[in-house]
Amino acid sequence: MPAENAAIDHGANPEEWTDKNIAAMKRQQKQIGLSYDWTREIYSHNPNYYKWDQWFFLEMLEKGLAYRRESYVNWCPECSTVLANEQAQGGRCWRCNSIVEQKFLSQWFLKIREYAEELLEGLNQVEWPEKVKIMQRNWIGRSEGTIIKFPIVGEERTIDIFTTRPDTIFGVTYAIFAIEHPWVRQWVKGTKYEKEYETLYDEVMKQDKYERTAIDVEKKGMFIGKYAVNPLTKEEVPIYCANFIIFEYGAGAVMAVPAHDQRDFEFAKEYDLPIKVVIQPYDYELNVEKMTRAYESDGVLTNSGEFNGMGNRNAIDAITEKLEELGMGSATINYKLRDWGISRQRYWGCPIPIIYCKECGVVPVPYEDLPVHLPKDVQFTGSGNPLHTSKSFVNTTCPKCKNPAKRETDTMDTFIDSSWYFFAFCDPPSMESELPYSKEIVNYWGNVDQYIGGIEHAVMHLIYARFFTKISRDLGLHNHDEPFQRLLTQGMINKAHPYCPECDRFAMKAEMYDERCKLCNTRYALKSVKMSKSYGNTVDPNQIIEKYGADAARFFILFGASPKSSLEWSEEGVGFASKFIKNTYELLIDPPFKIRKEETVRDNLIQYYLHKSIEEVTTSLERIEIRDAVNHIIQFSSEFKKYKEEGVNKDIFNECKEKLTLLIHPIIPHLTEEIWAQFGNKKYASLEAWPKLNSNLLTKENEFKWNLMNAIIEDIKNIQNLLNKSSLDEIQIFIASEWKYEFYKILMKLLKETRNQGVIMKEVMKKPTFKKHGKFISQTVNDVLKNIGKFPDYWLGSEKEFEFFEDIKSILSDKFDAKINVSKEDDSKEKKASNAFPGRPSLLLS
RNA sequence: GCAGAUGUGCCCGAGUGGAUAAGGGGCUGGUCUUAGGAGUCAGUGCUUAGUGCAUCGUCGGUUCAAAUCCGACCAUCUGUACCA
Repeated sequence: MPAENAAIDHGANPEEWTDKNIAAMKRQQKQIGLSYDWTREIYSHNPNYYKWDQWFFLEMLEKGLAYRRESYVNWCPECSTVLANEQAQGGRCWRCNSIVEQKFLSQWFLKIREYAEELLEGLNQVEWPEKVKIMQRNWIGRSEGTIIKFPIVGEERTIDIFTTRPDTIFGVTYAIFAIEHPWVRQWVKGTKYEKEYETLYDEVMKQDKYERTAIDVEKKGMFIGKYAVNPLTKEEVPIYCANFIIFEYGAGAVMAVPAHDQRDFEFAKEYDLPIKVVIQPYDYELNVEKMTRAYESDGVLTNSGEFNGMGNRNAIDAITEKLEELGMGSATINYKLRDWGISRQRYWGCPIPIIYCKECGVVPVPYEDLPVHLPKDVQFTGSGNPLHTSKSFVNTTCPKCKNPAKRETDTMDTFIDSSWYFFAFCDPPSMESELPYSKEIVNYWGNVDQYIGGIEHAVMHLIYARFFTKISRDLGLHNHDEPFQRLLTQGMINKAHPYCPECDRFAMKAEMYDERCKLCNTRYALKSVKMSKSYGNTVDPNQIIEKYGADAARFFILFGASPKSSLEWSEEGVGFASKFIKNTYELLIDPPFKIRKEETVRDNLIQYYLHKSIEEVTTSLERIEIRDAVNHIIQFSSEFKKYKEEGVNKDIFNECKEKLTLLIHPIIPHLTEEIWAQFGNKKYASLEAWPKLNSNLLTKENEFKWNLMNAIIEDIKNIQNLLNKSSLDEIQIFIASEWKYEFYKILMKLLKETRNQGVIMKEVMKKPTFKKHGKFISQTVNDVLKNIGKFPDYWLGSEKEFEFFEDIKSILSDKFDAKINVSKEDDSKEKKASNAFPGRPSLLLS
């Protein structure tokens, strides 16, 4: 539709417009380094593709899965054109501001309902987010109920109403038809009700479809002079029509039980209709006069003839059986899912291969005449379907009787194109072949292992594609039951956009730079809304690519994006992307100042952190948590930089820089290829194996040491800050006394058995050497119990902790430019020293 | 209306029972520089020799312990069948 709008608005040729946009997007995707296999590129507007849309349609027509019936569309009387829902925001036409009406047109439908049960069942075979499965289940909306036939007084036919509450059938006091139900118009024609009906009809047809069913919208209806017969009581009940019944749901009519349905109750009060209680609650008695709302819960049947005294749950089955005996109803399953209307009164799409002949009626185009080409000689006037303006297209001959005939001018919903494209990618379609794609190839590649799409597709596209997969399987095209095995629904990208609070609508693309709403002249406010072509609030990454380069744009998008959650677009931080890339280049290419031969604890630690980062980046990428992966890379880069400045061991430094290069390669591919070549590699980085994880390095000891070093640095910084000292002379580190380690060990062991402070104290104090430390111990036990998780169940011994600090002495002294003195608590007379604890030495700064 | 989701510091955002609420941006300051930029170090709720307190939309509950679990409410976003 954007292509067609461009044609109407700027006289562009939709085909050129589309090709131009594809070319631009393709260039951009290549620039940013997306690795698509372009040999498999397909275009849905290429006749070799849409030929197969038409083929699918004919196959479905043959199998009775495609049919034609009347359905309504949004209609602008001024432009005499069909409007999409989004072009009819607030019930007004987006071009001319006229009030949008509902108009009935004969349209083509696909029987997706035939597959409702399988579509429901198939959800158990796929690994999809639970929320999407829930949305699809609700969309399909399976409900078990009963069809009840209500004869119409004075007519042969019956209205077959679906209800989940046949137990309330004795309480039916009227019936309601959808106002647009074709029978209603027939009935009122030429009667005293006709005028009132037409007025109401016009009014309702201007209401939004879902606005009509909203609970707080005024319920409007009228008696239409007809009666229906309750098949069990033989009572005649009046038939009303009303705005809150929708023709397309169920039979387009309902039986009304005001005593036990809130909506029916309100309507009955409004129009003064009788209310009949047929279910009595277990613990009190309903009184019709005093009821202020419907009783919708369970109870015992009353006023229900032979079913009196029965619990209403059991009565559901009993009454259904009775109706079956009488031939007046049956148990059934109803789905909210509606058949898929595929007709679009637009030019830019795939023509529906149908010919209308005066003699032969509706005639499908023979397979050998496919494709029906979309003609080029059309005019875009903005009024009606442009296809009508192509005489060469519309006028044809009937394939059966060869007399002049007319072509169907509706085109197909573009969701058809996207319902099988994933199979077309496996084997790109061609004009010559017998079938849309080869079974062997699609069976080999399919189904799609991992599908990624916006959450806005959760129901429509993702159900249509599943439906098509089942259809094409049944046509013998492949063996897959489901198109997409795993699904990731990315969040929407939202952006603030002009919004008129008065009309409750967003500015369309053409008005987005206006200050005031063109309908009511209210000043636009800003409100967040998803990015979309029709609003024109999309972002063109070109500007970013041009200013910062393709790698920076890619990095920025990947770091900013958290695929599963939605995102408010902002370009803040794009500068960081380019800075980071520049710094990374220097980090990897510039040689270190100081190279050591010997291997120190510092080298071990950075190696530990490297492998920990490999692990984290790898798992994050596997889970498609790209932002987390980038984050871990940034964190490692920053640690690696510190390491490099402190002086390095050559081998370990080289390991780090090579593995880091490969880790960022997917994020900034172009630059890392350059770096990789500068390292002297002959092979592309993209062809290298992913860095291997050495899990032997990921020990608890290494983790503990890594954290300990960082904690000590943090602590020293904190204290230095508090002291407000710009420089330090000496840092004294005191390691806790031997007995504290022993105590900690006992305490941790006890904690696994009990959390009772008394018991713990008693146990601990059994050791005589602890007696003199009683106060410290009882305080510590209290602390630990208050916050158990704060204390690790891993610790070094007193000696090892001492050695560790001796080892990192030089790092600390370089970092703080101070003398470092490591000693044991027992060997010091400083008061501070006694604060030392296993894993947390005390510090004295001067 | 119905259905699905979300709400974390100035901003983006990680975090589903215990670790200082990760990381980044922005802002402020130090340092380097003739200057700017870039780099770098630090600060960015209150308090404080490394502690303690407060805080994760709001209110209430469960728990030794809650951003995390439960309940209610509020706000925002998406879909609602012709935008794709």
